[in-house]
Formats: sequence, structure tokens, C-alpha cells
Amino acid sequence: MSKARRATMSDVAREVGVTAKTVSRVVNGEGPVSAETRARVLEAMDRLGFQPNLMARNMRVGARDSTVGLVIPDMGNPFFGTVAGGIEGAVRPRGLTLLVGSSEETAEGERSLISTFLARRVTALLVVPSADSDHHPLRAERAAGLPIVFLDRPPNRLTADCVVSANREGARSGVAHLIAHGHRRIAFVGDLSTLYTRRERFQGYRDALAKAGIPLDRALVETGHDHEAAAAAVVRLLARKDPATAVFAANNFAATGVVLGLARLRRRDVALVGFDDLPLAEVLEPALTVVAQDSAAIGKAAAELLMARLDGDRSRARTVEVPTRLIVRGSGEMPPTV
Amino acid sequence: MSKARRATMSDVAREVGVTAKTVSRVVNGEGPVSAETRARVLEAMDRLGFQPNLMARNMRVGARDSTVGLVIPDMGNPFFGTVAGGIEGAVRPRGLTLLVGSSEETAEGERSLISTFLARRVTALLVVPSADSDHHPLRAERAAGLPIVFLDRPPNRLTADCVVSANREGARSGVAHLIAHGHRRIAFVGDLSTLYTRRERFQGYRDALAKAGIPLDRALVETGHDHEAAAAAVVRLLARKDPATAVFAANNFAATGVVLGLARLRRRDVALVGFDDLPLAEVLEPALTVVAQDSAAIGKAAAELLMARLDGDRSRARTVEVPTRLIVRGSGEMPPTV
DNA sequence: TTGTAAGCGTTATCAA
DNA sequence: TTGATAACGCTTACAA
Repeated sequence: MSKARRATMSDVAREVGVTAKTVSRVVNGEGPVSAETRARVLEAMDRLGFQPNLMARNMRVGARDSTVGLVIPDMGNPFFGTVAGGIEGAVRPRGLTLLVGSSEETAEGERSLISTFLARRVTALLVVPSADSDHHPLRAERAAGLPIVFLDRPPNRLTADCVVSANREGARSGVAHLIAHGHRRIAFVGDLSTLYTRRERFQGYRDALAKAGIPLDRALVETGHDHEAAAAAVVRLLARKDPATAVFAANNFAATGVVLGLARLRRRDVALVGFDDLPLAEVLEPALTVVAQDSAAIGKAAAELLMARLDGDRSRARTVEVPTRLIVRGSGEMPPTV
Repeated sequence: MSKARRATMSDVAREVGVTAKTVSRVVNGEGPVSAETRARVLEAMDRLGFQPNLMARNMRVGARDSTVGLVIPDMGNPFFGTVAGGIEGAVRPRGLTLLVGSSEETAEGERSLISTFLARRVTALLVVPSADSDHHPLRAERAAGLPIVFLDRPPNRLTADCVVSANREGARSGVAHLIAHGHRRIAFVGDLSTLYTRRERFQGYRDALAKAGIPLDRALVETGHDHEAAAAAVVRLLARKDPATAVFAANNFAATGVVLGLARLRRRDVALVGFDDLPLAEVLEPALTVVAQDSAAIGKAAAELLMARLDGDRSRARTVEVPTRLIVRGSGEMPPTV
């Protein structure tokens, strides 16, 4: 019962009294097979619950699997969900199936997941790198013609196609927006500083401050990698003797956390601009001003890069930067409390 | 360049001057290999960028792949992201890798994704069924010993393990809560009625009404499968001559949409209870009362069922119901406007 | 219209 | 400690 071996083509063939090759023909709808034989084979396949072994097929054919592997850092972050949706919509018409795994934001998780995909001979590989991962070992795969595209964050120690948001410019514009509304004590709440997106957005923050002649105050730079951490950061930022009058939250979790923190403090006088939009942004009070990323477009761009490579594009690695968009809703336009 | 063949064990072996079997021993850290041979093999592997072909290995070993396949309807829904996270946390310690694909809520997408997983000989299969899918064809796989667990929604035409939320009872308690606060015109905004979860939650809604002696008014039952559809539904519900004084939103998208709709109408006098919690629920005004699902627990329970099967549990199919929890925050306690 | 032989990349078995 | 041979399930090339 438990050792019930799975039916193979030979099993089906024996059942019907033909050869495996004939079953193969029926399965692949290829070559000439008499209607009667075909019917008998189909019947036996159904009766035995035959499922072709794609591993064996792919091995023989030498063809790659019709699967695209995607490595993301976190299944729970809707940003990556939307990115994945964008990819899927683009590769599906081509008959490719997207399979997603999570690295849990660790280099080891990422390495082992990539290995899993490579060992299964995916048609192409999409990776959102986790901090500190090294992509140098992938050079052989790339040389062997495997399309590899990095998303959201660039590869480390490897030149390859890459799609990212306009992080620096987007952050700059968001912070400049706060400055334009009179703020000079603007806090930055972001991920761990090892992350590429955090570094870029932090640079944009510095660019905006510099342009306005505002010195960087390290005391206003906080880390909030999840909701509660960001909420706690806000409490600290506002408890200072010289508190922040505005906050730039550098990702969706940070923005959510800052909103939570401010609400718990019953503070409605602190300006806020978030990076990445939230579904409920417009109903918050005040409504949340954000630098919106086009996450679906990021996925789509990556998928298109990938498919161009599959179609034989051998040009050098490209980096696509997807623009962001400032959405003004209220929270970013409040003046500083004097 | 483009046809660069991938290095095989034989390639590595030839390079070093040994046999494929020796390389195999090194790769699998099995059997006796001299330290020197091992070093030379490892060096050659690295130089050639050798990646073992798992398809070939699995085929030979006859072993199942160390992969668990998960089919979800929608990558963009954070509920499924959290469920996936719960599964991953439970199967990873066992050395299993979770691979996720999206059916886009279509029976065909689900069928083809399941086929993809079966053809790749996953160790186990996890499925969130889409509406109208038929799982009868999976009976042979189940008989062959493949653990199959359904999540969030039960299988159709197949008896199998299943993990669901206490949908009916949860919805009943949410609606009863509104009734306890004086409401009698309570609207229901949910998914398409073909969906299991929608049907169950609707039953819970009816149960609560019946218990209170309130007749069901079909005019108060609306469909809102995404944010905007739910927002539009609210507008209709409140525009009636005999409008709803409270709304029960039967899933997270519907709840978000209802909140959006109410905010756009500037209506703060309509009571609301949502099914499934939202990250920003506590900061809404009024804060959102919800029937919270434990999505991570659903994933974990499914993973545990699955692993028990892998460990040889042959008992009959079980259905696990994960309890929900009413979280009172304000929106559900508002009295009806007279 | 169907069958035979060989081989894809790996590992089990047994021998050296 | 290492190698030769066969086999996993399937498809290609060729023959019947």
C-alpha cells in the first residue's frame, strides 16, 4: 500500500500489450497511432493513474524545465507578492510556470534555494538577493546560458541583469517634499543598514538634506525592520529634547509601524512620508503621503528582460530602474509644530 | 557560448582522471575517498561550475524530491503569504523546501500547477483549491502514498486531509456581536458565492440572524471580491431607502474595501466587523473590530498533518478546524444610527 | 502503424 | 580506495 510504485510508461504499455514508445506517442500526441490503440492506452493510463515523469523526460530531451524559479526574502511581504504577480502575468503566456521560494532574508536560505532551482534545471532564475549573499558562484550558470535576473536589489560580485526601483531619487523627492513644507528635523526610519534598498534610500534622504543645507543628525536615523520596531523607533524619536517634526519611513513595514506608533501616542502633528504604498493609505488620518513603487512593473520588467535572454539576446547586462511616484495625500504636507 | 553544455559528473571525472562514481562519492560525501582525490575533485567541480543534476539523481534513486508544492490562488493576498510562512517554518527543519505557485483562482491554473508539481515528483502537495476545481483525479496519487493536504478550503470529490478556519462559527460570532450592539440591518459583503469560505461565512451570518429572529434580506447581501468592488458595494448598501446600519465584511479585501468606501462617503456612523485581521486595523478611526484568523497556524497545522503522513500515518483523512478570535476595537461596537 | 536500441546523468552493486 | 556495469523512465533515430 505504502510502497505502491508509481505507474510508468512500461506499466501502461504492458497493460495494453504495446511498447513504451507507443505510450509515449500517445502521451505526447506525436507520430501516428491508431485510434483504437490510443483509446486503449488512454484508458489504461487513467486506470493506473499514470503521471508522466517530467524529470526523466527533461533529462532525455536535455531540455530545460518549463519553470522559472523566483527567490524572495519573505512570503509575508505583500510587496514581493505583487512583484511575483507581475512576473507571472508576463511569463504565463509563454507557457512558463513561476515557482517561488523564500530565503527568509538569509544568505544561506538563498543559496540553498538557488541550488534547488538549479538542480531542477529551471529555464530561468529570478532572485531578490538577501543581505550579504554572494552571487559569484552563479557565473558558470550564466556562462552556460541560464538567464538570471535580479530584482529589487542588485547582485553581489556578479554582473547580471537587474531591475530596481528609483530608490535614491524617490527617497530624495519624498524628503524634499517634507523640506518644502518647512521641516528641518526629519527622521529616517528604515531597514537594517546592510540592505541595498535601505542604503540607497538613505542616500536620497541625505541628498535632499544636503541640497537644503540641513546637516545630517545621526540621532534622527533609526532602524525599524518590522511594525513594532518602527513603532518603538517613533516613540524614541519624539521623546528627544529636540524631537523630529517629520518622519520619512523607508519601506512599507516601517511606514505601517510609524503610523501605529504615532496613533498610539495620539500624535497627529507629525508629518510622514512613506516609501511604498499601502492599501489603506488614503483612509488614514491624516491620509498617508507616499513615494509609491510600481511593484508589478518591477516584476514585469524583470520577466521581459528574462524572456529577451531566452530569445537569444546576448547584449551586455542591463540595469532597469523603475520610476517611483509621489502620491500626495495629507500626512506629508503638515507644517512642523513649533 | 550559448550552447555551452553544462558540466556533468563525467566531465568532472575526466578532468581529474577518475570515474563518475568517484565524483558522485565526493558530491554526496559518501563512501571512502582519499583526501587528495576529494580535493582534486572539488577543485575541478568549482572550476567547471558543476551543479549536480537532481533530476537524474531523483530518477535513479526513485526517491521523491525533497520539495513540497503549494498551490495558492493569489500571490498578492497577504493571507496566503502568511499561510505559506507558517508552512515553511514547519517543514524547513525537516529539510524540505517549499515551492509556491499561483492558480490565479482558476480551475485550469490549479490543474496545470498540480501537474507541474506531480511531474516533478514533489514529496507532498498542499493545495488551496480554487472555485470549481475537481480533485478526483488526485485519488491515484493519494493511493500511491503522496501526502496531499488541502488548506483554507476543502477538496472537491476527494476525501483528504484538510485544514480550514472556523469560518461559520467565526462569522456567526462577528455578526452576533453586531446584533448585540443593537443592529438589525446588517449587510454582508463577501467573495463570489462559488467560494467555500464565502458560503461558510454566509452561513454563519445567517445563523446569527436566525438566532436573533432577524429575517434575511437579500438586498443586504453584496459581492466585493476586491477593494474597489467592496467599496462600491458599500455605496449601494447605504444608498438604499432602508440602508444597512452595520456591515460584516467576509474577508480582508472586502474589509479594506468597505473601510475605503465608508471613508470616501465620510460615514463614521456605520458599524463594521471584518473577517481576517489587517495590519493597520488598530489605527483606523474607528479602529476595526475583526474576527481574526490565525493564518500562520493554518499553515503550520497543514504542514504537521503532511509530515505525520510522511512518517507513515495511515489513519483516515482528518479535517482540522483552526479557531478564530474576535478582536474588539471599536468599529463593531457602534450603535445603529436611528 | 509499431517496435528496437541506445542514451540522457546519476547511483547501486559488486568487483578489483 | 576506486572502477565497471547496469539501471532509473523517458525519447530519439532508425528499422520493420
